[in-house]
Amino acid sequence: MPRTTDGDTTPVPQRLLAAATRLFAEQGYDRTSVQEIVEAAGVTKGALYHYFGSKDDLLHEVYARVLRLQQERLDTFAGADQPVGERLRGAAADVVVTTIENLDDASIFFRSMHHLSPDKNLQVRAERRRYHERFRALIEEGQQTGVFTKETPADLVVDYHFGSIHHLSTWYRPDGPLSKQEVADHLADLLLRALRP
Amino acid sequence: MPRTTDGDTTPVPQRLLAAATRLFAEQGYDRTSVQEIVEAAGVTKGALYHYFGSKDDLLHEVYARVLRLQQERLDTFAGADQPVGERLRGAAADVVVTTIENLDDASIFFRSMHHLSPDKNLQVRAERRRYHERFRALIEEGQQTGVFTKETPADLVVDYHFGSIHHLSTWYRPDGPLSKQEVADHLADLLLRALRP
DNA sequence: CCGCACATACCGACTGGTTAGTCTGGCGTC
DNA sequence: GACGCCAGACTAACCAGTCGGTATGTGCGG
Repeated sequence: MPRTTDGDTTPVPQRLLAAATRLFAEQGYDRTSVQEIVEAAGVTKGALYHYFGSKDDLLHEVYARVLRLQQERLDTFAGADQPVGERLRGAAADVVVTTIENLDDASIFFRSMHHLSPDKNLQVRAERRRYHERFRALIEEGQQTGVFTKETPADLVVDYHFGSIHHLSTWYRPDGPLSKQEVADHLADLLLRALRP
Repeated sequence: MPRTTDGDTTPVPQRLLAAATRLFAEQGYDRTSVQEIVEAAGVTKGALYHYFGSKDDLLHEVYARVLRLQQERLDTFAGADQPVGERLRGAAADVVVTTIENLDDASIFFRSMHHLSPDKNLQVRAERRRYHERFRALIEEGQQTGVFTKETPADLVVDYHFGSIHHLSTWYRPDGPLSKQEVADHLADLLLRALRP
């Protein structure tokens, strides 16, 4: 077994990732020094550069985790055996809930994209596009079957909805009047109402 | 007359602000050095620190300009002599157009807030809140007169709409298939349809 | 209408501090 | 004794902001 520092027995790479996620969300990528991260994780630079190639790598890992999670959940909802309206509502509400449950990840995602190295940025964008297209397909299906209005291009509707989701981290307060489920239902309602023919 | 550098006769402070805006939007606040800014503006550090107190000051100026402009335009639309539905549609579409016309400002706005010093951050937030409240008042007016549905809290509707606007800079491409006016009309439509009773 | 004092606008070398990433070495386990 | 795991001092680069200095313009007393 690798040496355990202090009482914390969770593996060092995960501790580093967790510390980095929190600090990046609180202060931003550039304002967070590698020194701060390793101190928060209770290790030293040697450990960090043993597991990760660079500070940039750490950021990329955060993105990869979020993307994997969201893609999986969307697949579940999109593939369900329900009318398209219900599938879209389910997916739209679920992405709100999981975003709120990982607000740190979300705020990093939308504030720090441009800090990724060009190739990693491209990779993330491609992954992201796949996600959007999946979501868009749901809307187009509804439009073609006449359940949703065709007045607005599906592309635009997707960007409209995800814009607001990306900004949840700016205004959602866990101690506010609305629970995450309530917010999710409201936002899904807004989307569905906007799509009514 | 103050010394003019090269052929550019626009005042130095404005040149600095323009250069800073572009660079902040392209690379982010932290990734942009003061040296880069002054080089892009064709002056030196002495000039920058003659007109601005700090790098932070420069960022604050960008915010102040945007806020002033948006507040003025909203006031115009909100105070028009029209039914509330038309006033809201006008305001909602206009903010999209002006945001697209100043995409650099917009991307700085939503990405670099946390780089402002705490007191300036507070100031900007307060100003921003006033703007949101103004917008919310329009929606509430429509809800009370029965033109809009009351199903979703007005607060949430405002955040929903502005979330998508803040993210225009991530997906809107001037060379894309839709003109800024078309995008604005579509987004205003989405909002109005979502508010239909 | 001259000349002196003062102000405004800017230059650019310099400083003190911070940072990402490297490297050597040592500890523990198989 | 080899190898994975990690410590921590070190380095080279960079950066915001400072400061003494210079050039141009402006007001005023004589």
